[in-house]
Amino acid sequence: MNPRGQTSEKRQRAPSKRSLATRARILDAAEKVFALKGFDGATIRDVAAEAGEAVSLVHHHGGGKVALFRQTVARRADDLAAARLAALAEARAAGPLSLDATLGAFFGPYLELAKTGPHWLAYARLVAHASTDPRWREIAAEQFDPTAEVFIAEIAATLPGAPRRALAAGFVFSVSSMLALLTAGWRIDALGAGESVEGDAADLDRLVAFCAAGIRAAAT
Amino acid sequence: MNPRGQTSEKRQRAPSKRSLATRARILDAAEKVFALKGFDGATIRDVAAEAGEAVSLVHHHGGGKVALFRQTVARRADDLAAARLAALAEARAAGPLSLDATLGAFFGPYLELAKTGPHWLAYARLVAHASTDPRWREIAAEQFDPTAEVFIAEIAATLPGAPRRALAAGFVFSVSSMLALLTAGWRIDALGAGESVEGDAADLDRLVAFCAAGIRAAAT
DNA sequence: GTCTATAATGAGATAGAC
DNA sequence: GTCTATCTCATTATAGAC
Repeated sequence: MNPRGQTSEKRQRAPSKRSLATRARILDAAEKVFALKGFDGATIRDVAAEAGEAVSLVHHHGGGKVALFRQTVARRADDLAAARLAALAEARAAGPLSLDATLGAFFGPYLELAKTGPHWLAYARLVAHASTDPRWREIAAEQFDPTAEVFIAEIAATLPGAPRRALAAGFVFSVSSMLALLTAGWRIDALGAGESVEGDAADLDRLVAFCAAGIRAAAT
Repeated sequence: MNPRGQTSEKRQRAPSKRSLATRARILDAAEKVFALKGFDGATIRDVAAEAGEAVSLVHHHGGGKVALFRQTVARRADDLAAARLAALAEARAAGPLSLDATLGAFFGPYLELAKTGPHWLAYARLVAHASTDPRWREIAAEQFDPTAEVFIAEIAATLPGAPRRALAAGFVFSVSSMLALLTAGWRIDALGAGESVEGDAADLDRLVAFCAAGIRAAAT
């Protein structure tokens, strides 16, 4: 494997500005289409149409459907990991790390980025899709586990004596809850019927409260 | 819509025993294949091969790919809802309902059934798939929301004064955590590395503890 | 109800001109 | 790098004999 699916690779020439712009448009389109239809439901033709480009051009830049999917996931994963680690460093500078602050550093960047545009919401759906499909275990582990390790270690420091596996379980539950908030918000709306929607901010606070209390309880 | 996709329908003749057996084998195969590959990744041919039947026979009994999927989800949903309500009634008979007992009545039947064979684990993956895909919102809501309403009402009774939307959010987080335990157990194993696997029972206890504490925290 | 055969469509991928 | 045209294959679905 490696038709452009991996992060580092030597390139013969510096790509032109136009090429880079086309490539970015194709990746944006792929993100949108993959998020909406999943890997199997999406077609190269869908991506091409969304990007306003020729089908063969998607192949040229994407290097095949599988490689295109990998690129799409990997592209934002780096930004996301960097934002999370920066938030963690910032929280640490503000004082001793509490569990809530640690979780806030993990969730916050994602939900902040989600507000900057529809890209990140689409990406959330994409990640949820990749997380449940055994086929993408490898790429999911590769892209997300290193950051997860850092945060779990941080959580472990605030809960001395807690079994590592309990913390891992609590962390996985927390991530799935975050993805649920982003991808299944409609279900919260439906089941919370009758009560006025209070906006995303309240739901985020609830998410942090839910996960922090949950992890503490699971750790004992 | 209604090429056999809905629950009740008049049939001209009573189907033969052989027909029923074939039909059951096809639905079992469909469950397995849909769970493994998702709706779009699965093919009618995969189902036919898994069932050991002709492709056209799958069409005959399934009524097309979409209708077959709907049947597959709906078939076990009824059993699952009944098992959950029975567990709830039993818990209520044993004394006043605590939050933990209520959640246990919701999670327990699922995880008990999952131990009876691979069917229910495949079904869990199927439900996770249907839950994240906007395309299956309708069927997911139809099959699972009525039971969800009952349990949320029960939870509300144990937490008087809590905002309904907070409970709905906590419930959705809890369901996603349960599905994560069933479909992403490998990730808990990976992130909990170094520590010996302690078995499913401990993870289930952690799930209940996690969700109960989480819901309490989110409700305030 | 069950099977064989086939229709009709859409998919991923590539060749080759510009 | 980009586009047009095309290859090759797998898919859903149906027709019709038994």
